[in-house]
Amino acid sequence: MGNWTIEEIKNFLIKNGIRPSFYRLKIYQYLLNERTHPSADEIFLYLKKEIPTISRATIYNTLNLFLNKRLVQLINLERDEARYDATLSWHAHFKCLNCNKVFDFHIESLKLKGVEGFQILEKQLNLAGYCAQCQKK
Amino acid sequence: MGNWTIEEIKNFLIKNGIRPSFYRLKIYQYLLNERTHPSADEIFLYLKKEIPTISRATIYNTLNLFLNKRLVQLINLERDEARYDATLSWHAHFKCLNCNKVFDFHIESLKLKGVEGFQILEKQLNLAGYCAQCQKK
DNA sequence: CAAATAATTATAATTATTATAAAATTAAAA
DNA sequence: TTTTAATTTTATAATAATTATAATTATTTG
Ligand SMILES: [Mn+2]
Ligand SMILES: [Mn+2]
Ligand SMILES: [Zn+2]
Ligand SMILES: [Zn+2]
Repeated sequence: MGNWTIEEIKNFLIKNGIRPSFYRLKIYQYLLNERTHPSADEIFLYLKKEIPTISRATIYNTLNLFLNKRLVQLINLERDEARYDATLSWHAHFKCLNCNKVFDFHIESLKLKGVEGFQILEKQLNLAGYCAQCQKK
Repeated sequence: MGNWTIEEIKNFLIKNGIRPSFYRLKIYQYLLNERTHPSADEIFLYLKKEIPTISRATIYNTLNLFLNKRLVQLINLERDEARYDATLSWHAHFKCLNCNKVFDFHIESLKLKGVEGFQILEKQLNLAGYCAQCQKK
């Protein structure tokens, strides 16, 4: 249920200095429309259904390109695989240890001590536990 | 310059249901005394100097044992390797992208929205950027 | 169109971590 | 103490995410 048309995504990529190849459009569209914070492999398996010839290397190449151009952010929720988020705003991620879904939380405020002199370029707040649904069991 | 004696560490492990083998003592002592948030490999290479017969598997086994018994916390700062911290309190970690050192920050306050109904069991706040030293270049 | 450039693929390489089974050590029983 | 059982450690292989490489395909440019 994306609100972006393919044409809009195309222009957006061009505006960010990325040539809008078919695969890049597809991958960015998936990140925009399915807001599930997918891993590289989830994207690969999803696109494979439509485009059986697609290669994992393309997914990794494209995600790294998007990261460098700051179109997506990397989420370090799990040790075994990276997740990606097309929402760039500063928000927290919660992973349910039962259903494995990833939820977004809005951060109202955060106060740190001792950061004077440090140049903070990246921030990530990662949480884990059990979501409301999974607790009813 | 640890303030814990080997005897104290021994008793601490026993109190936590861990048999205080030589290697376990050494590994926990390293985590306590060198507060550098080491990776498994850093611990391995350090102990190897003293005990050349030590195996990487022992390091991983022991760290996982410590994690299960909640003696250390895992820090997910980097995608390529896990770091470990014998300080269990809730605090943030900052990694300098230049010198690669990891710094602790005290968290004065944090307010999240929309967490009602969620059971939060784990929290991690990870930062990256340039430390004060490295900025003077 | 032809040449140059860029994107994609298939495949191999890398590397942190886990699994497995044998050997060594320690604890418990006799 | 000797024997036996349980635990720990080691060496090695397996796993799996990611990156590197080189060949192929597609696109752009003159
Ligand atoms: Mn998100
Ligand atoms: Mn710390
Ligand atoms: Zn859940
Ligand atoms: Zn630094």
